[in-house]
Amino acid sequence: MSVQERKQRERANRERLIVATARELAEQQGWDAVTTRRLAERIEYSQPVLYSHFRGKREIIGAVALEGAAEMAVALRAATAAADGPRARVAALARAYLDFAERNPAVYDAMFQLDGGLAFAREDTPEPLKDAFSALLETLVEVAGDGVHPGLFTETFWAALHGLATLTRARRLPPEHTEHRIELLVDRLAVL
Amino acid sequence: MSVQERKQRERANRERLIVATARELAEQQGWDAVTTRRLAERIEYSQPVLYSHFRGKREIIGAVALEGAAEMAVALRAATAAADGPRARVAALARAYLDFAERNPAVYDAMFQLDGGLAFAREDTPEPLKDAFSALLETLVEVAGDGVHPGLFTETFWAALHGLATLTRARRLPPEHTEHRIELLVDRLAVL
DNA sequence: TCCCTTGTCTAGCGGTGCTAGGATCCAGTC
DNA sequence: GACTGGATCCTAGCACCGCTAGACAAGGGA
Repeated sequence: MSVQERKQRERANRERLIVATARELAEQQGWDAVTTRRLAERIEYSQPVLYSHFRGKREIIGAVALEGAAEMAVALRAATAAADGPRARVAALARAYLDFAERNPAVYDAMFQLDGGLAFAREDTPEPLKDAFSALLETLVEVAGDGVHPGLFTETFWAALHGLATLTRARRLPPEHTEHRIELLVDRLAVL
Repeated sequence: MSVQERKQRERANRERLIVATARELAEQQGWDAVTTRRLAERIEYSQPVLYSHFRGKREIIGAVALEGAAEMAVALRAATAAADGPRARVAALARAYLDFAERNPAVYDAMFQLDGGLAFAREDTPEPLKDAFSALLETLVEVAGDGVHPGLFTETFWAALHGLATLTRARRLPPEHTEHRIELLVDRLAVL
């Protein structure tokens, strides 16, 4: 029995290594550089080993996305907990969100741009994704305004943040006035 | 001279054919299906011919993006021209934008998600891109509110629309309440 | 000690973007 | 009208991609 357990442990470790290495490589050189060959080389195993853990590259991206969602939820809650008053909380939330996207572009892409084979906004949505959405909702529910469905408000606010994050990083928006755009968004969208 | 002119004309025609075919193929089967081999086959030329018109696949995407930007500008102006009053104009603008994104997903991707090698928000930004932004600005300038820079307001509003468009299509947002989200965005962001 | 499962690797398939180099065609010249 | 040189296009191939079949070795259980 102990032998089996050890093997399982080692397998789980290797799986974590794969995900961590894929993430690292993606952050360093972009997801295009995350090829199965390079990834295999970095973890010092042959290519087919990857396929004994994941169905394919898509699932690896999905695993990175889940890891990122959990981290984002923590980051958002930490930021809002340190702020006083609804206005400050929403602003802190927005900044924390965009900060996360900027600091972890590859993880952010895995979560919201790439196909990681994950189901969103459904019954069978993985827990970390639901929880990240909850982290947004918890703060936004108090500024949604009367008669506005909190979930719908959260979706809309989130979409606005997502637009800022992606357009800025794709160089469609100049990076200079990000802070002003955040202020505008918070002041207009949130009912205080 | 006439022979040269005819050749130039034929060359220009072929270039248009390449762009149109790439766009068609992308809308039918997604950009992943737009390979240089398939594209070459469809235009009934060999692969290298593509490279005598464009530096590579990236430039073809860029060409599709420019074509799309011009069409979007027309669509946005047509929608706002038919609406009475600032509120109706902004709502029509938002709907027209999202409608364009939904009807032309591949073109939309070429414009705002993929790398088409185009420069945005700069001096040397191609005219169609500047003009599409102008089409947004023309309507939004009247609802930016006092003391708010119209360009900055347009960028923020655009980002919100972009977020809705991309998250909905990437199945991160359920498609049901799109109209409600638009209403919310217009009512809150625009100063009437 | 032998067997058989489990785990891993080598090698290879069909695909990708892109390009070197040779063949062909045709306008302009004698 | 024959010749020639340049423009034009294609065949073939490079290095890479995601993914997998099948050979092989290692090691626990009988």
